[in-house]
Amino acid sequence: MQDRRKAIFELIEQKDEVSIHELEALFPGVSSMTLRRDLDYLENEHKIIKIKGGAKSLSHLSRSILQDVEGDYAQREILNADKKRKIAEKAAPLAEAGRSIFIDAGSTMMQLARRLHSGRFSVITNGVNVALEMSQNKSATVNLVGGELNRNNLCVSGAGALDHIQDINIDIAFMAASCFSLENGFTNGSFDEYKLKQQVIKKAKKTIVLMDSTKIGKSMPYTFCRPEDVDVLVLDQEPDDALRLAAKEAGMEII
Amino acid sequence: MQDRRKAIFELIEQKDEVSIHELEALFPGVSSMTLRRDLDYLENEHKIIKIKGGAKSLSHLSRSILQDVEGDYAQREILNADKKRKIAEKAAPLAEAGRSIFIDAGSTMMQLARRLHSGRFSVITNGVNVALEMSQNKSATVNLVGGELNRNNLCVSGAGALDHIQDINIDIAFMAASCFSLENGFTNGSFDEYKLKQQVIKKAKKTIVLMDSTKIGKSMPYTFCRPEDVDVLVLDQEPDDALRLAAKEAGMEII
DNA sequence: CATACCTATGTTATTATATAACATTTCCAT
DNA sequence: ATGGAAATGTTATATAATAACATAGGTATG
Repeated sequence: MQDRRKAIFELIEQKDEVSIHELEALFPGVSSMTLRRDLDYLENEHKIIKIKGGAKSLSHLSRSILQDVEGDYAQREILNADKKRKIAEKAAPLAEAGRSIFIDAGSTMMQLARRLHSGRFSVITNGVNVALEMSQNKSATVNLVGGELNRNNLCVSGAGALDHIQDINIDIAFMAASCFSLENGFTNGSFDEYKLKQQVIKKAKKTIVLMDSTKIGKSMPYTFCRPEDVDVLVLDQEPDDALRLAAKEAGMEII
Repeated sequence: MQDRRKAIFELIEQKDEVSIHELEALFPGVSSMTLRRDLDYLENEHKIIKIKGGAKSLSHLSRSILQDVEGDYAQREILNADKKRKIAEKAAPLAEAGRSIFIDAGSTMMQLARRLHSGRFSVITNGVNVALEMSQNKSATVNLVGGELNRNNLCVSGAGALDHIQDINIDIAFMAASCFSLENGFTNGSFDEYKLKQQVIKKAKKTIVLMDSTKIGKSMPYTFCRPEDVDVLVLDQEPDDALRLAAKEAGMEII
C-alpha cells in the first residue's frame, strides 16, 4: 500500500496534477475508491492537495504561490496580471545568459523570473519570491540582498541591502516602477526601496524598466530615476506621443 | 463585480478556506453560478485554488509548503518531524519578547518560527522559509541575511552574510546542528554555513542549540562550536550519561 | 434615443464526482 | 486455526461542476 501511495505521490510531483481517471488507468489492480483514499491520505500528510477530479502537487504550487503572496499591494493590482505577463515576455529575451543581472522585487519581476528558468545567470535580487523562483533554475546562482523584510511585498531593503549591493557588479538591472510621469520620472513609494533602486541603477551597466501602462501619468513620493538613466523601457502597449518624444530625447528605447 | 471578487478573495485569505455554500449565504444577491465563476477567475489569477465544494487560500498553503520544500535533505529527514516539533516546543519559551534573536535555517528552526507567531521580536535569520514564517508575526521585525541562496535548504550564506551579521547585536541565537559528538562538538557540512554559525555564536549573548537525538554520536566536517560555547541544548529526549557529564563540565544546560 | 453589442449574471438539465455505509478480503499475531 | 485489525471493494446516494442557453444591464455609436 505504501508503495502505491509513494508512486502516486511521485507521479503527482512529476506531473504536477493527476486525475483520478489517470490513476485508475495506471493502477488497474485497485478500485477508484482506494485511490481516493490514497489521495485523502496524502492530503492529510500535506503532500498534495485534492482538487475536483484529482489532485495537485503542493511543491509545484509553491512556485506559483509566492508570486502572489504580496499582500495588499498585489490585491490592488490583481487586475493587471495580463499586462504583467505581456511585459515579462517582452523583457525576458533581454536577459543575456552568462551575465550578472539584478532583478527587482515585485509581481511583474516575478513574472520575468518565471521566464528565466534556463540559462546560466548570476542573479541578484531583493525579492524573496524572485529568489525562490530563480532557484528553480539549476544553472543560475542566486544572490539575495540582505536587510529588513517587508511583509507586504516580500521585498528586502534597508541599510544592509545597500551595503550588500556595494561590492557586486551588475551587467543588467531589471527594475520595476510604481509610477511614471514626465515631470517626476520613475517613482515609487518607499524610502528604503528608493535608495536601493538608485544604488542598483548607478552600478548597472544597463538599466531596463518594466512597467504596465496603467502607471503612466501618475506619481509617487520618490523619484529613483529619469528616462535619461534608463536604456530600455518595457511597456505592455504603445506609448503615447508625448512619452515617445521624451524617450527619444533621453535616449531611452521603448519596446 | 470586482468588488465582490475582491471581497471573496479577502475572505479566503482570512479564513483560509470557504465553501460555495458559505459564499452563497454571504452574497445573497448573486447566484451560485456567479460565485463559481468568481472562484474560476481567482483561480486563473493564481490567487486561490479551487477544491471540491469551495476554495482554499494559496498563501496559507505557502506556509505548510515551505517547510517541506527543503529538497532532498528534508525528504530524508521527514521521519523525524515529531521530534523536531517536540524540540521546537521546548525551545520556544526561551525566546524572550523584546529581544533580538537569531534563528538559524533548517526545518527544526522552521518549527520554532511557527511557535513565535506573537510577541515583539526582532528576528534575524539566514533561512528564507524562517523569514517568511516569521513575517506572519505582525509585531516582529524580520531581518534576512544577504548572500547566496542554497536551493536545497533555502538557506542564505556566503561572504555577504558574514558582513551582514557584523553590525547586528544578537541577544539569543537559536542554532541548528547537523551532528554532535563528544570528540568533535557540534558540526555541520557546509563551509559557508559553518563560518556564519561561528560568527553568530561569537556575537550572541546566549546560544541555544536545537538538535534531535538521532544526530548524537555522529559528526560532519566542520565544528562550529563546542559545549562550552553553548548555554542551552534542547533535545527531544533525555541525554545519556556521557553527554550529561560533558555538559555539566562545560556549563551547558540540557533541556 | 434607438440599435446593436458586449459583459455579467441567471436558469436549468445533465454529467461527473465524492461520500457514506456496509461487505469483503488479506494479513498478522497469538 | 482464529480473532481482529487494516486495507480494499461495492453500491446507492448525495453533492457539486459543467454546459448550454436565456436574460438583463450598461454603453458606445449612428
